[in-house]
Amino acid sequence: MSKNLVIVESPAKAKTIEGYLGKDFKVVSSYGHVRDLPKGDKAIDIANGFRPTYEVTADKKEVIKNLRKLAKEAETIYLASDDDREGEAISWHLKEALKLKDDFTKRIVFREITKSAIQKALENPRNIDEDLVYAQQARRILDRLVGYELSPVLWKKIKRGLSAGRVQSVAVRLVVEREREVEQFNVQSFFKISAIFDIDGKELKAELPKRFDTEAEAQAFLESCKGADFTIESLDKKPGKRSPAAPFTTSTLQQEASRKLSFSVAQTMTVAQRLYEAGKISYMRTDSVNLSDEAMNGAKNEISAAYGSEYSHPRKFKTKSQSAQEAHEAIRPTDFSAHTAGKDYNEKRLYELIWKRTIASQMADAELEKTTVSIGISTSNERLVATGEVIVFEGFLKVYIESTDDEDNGDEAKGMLPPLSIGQSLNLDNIKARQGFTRPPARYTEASLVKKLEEMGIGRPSTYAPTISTIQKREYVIKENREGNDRQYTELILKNDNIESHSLTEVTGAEKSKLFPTNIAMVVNDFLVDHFPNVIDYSFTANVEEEFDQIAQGSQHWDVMIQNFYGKFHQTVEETEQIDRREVGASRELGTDPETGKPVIARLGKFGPLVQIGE
DNA sequence: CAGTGAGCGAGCTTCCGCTTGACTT
Repeated sequence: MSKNLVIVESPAKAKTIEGYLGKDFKVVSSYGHVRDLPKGDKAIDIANGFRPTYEVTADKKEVIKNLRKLAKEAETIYLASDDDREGEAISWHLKEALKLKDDFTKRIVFREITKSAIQKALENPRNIDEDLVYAQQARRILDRLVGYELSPVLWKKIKRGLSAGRVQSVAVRLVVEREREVEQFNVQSFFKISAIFDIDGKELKAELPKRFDTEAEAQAFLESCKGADFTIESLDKKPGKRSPAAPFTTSTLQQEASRKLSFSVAQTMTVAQRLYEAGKISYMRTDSVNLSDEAMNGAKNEISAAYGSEYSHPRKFKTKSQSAQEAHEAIRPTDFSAHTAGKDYNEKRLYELIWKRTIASQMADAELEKTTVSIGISTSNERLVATGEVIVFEGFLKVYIESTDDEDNGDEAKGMLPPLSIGQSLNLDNIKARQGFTRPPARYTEASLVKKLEEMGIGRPSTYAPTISTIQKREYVIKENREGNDRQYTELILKNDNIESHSLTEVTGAEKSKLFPTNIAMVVNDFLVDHFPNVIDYSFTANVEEEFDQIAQGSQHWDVMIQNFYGKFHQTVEETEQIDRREVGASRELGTDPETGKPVIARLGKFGPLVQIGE
């Protein structure tokens, strides 16, 4: 019989911690939240200060039964759920559901799963922070009120089965508005000049920093270069450096796995979960970029052993996110000496990504030498510019290069320049003026939408993947590939004092695994923007988060905060009753019925699209 | 008389955040 019972949220964590503690401790898991508001409308007593009724969730009945039995046998119970708002609420719900007595119940917190951190936590127990629990309650009740009052409005006025909520509706709004930006984008053509010089058989590529708006201007520039002398006017060498990115959080892992491994966000989480359960990586739902001292040491030792100590550079990263709660470490390998881990191909690839990213974050900067060459044109005041980049010391680039969202490779890999000197006269091979086109903002991928949501402080690491699934399941958004269209462009080439014009073809607008809004998403979004601009506002979450913080600090009552929001919100919900559902959404006249002469109208009915004759 | 369709009523849909594992495809 163990004297002490420790309850954490995750079973894998429980197993690890039990290994750190002696046989006087039994460590078990609650499997996350154990109680929640029931589904019906009895969950919140709106008339009585929004008093909530909680129930043990169906899938947690068995868990609570077991925990109750273990709690009875223990002398002291340590509630060790995560050190954040939700974790505090879990501890409180456990205390209530297990009917734990204050005298035997202690609340402990730690933000890394290391022996020293756990022991320190056990030496510094505290009580449950009631204000923090109230803040969570406010969050939960607000989400329920918004979701369960808004969704039925959509059923009545648009279509059954639809949903709306603080997080998902903003996600849909982003996709809808981006699509409209793309549709309305005004494509502009321009001409970009690049020159190639022959330096003793080696190529030197230079570009004109300015672009021409018209073919005539580009043509005129090329004309002016006929017979010109090209001379190096200046050579500017500057040292530069690049620093590694921070270790992975949930959202950055999802982004990199999407770009480098083509994983969906859900797939990334499933594979990471398996690595976590196998003890290969730390917890995968986190917003923290922090590494424990123990991890930093492990990385340092591994880097020194594998690459040499000059490659080691321990660093602590700070989160840029306002909304981060940082209850865990960053996502990292548990054992840095394991360069590979995982049972199948995908696990191995994801682990390798995590290993490299974490190791790189603790490595030295890469040192570069950047050279800028300015090339004068005897017949013009314009100057061509060539740039080169030489890596003097690889540093972290030895193991990891972060990718970017830009599909446009932009400037090609800058390499080493051939030996050059000031005053040197250059031998022109050709100058090209290539027509280019401005591009609309990129449509979202699953991962870039997650990134955007995180930047706006909307959603949490545990909900990013489910949110992305929900908006697809509701058919607000579809992920798909689209084929591009052919587009003509013009290229002018000056070679041997002769200008040739070519008309060429490129593919434009091709999309791969991008998020597109459906018609229903447009209708729902416009309806919500029209009638509930406050709730669907991009800063709504940030605003209510500020109030949750005040509740957590004890400077605001949770029920007052909810009342302030709900009064006006509920009134708006009632006002929508008056709206004629035919006014909402995309009804369209198709023509007139030849028999009756009545108009034929396509519109959205309760069960989907329909066509009707007459009003 | 069989089949169609209007009209009615009952029951259902839905949120976010914390965890896995039990399901099906």
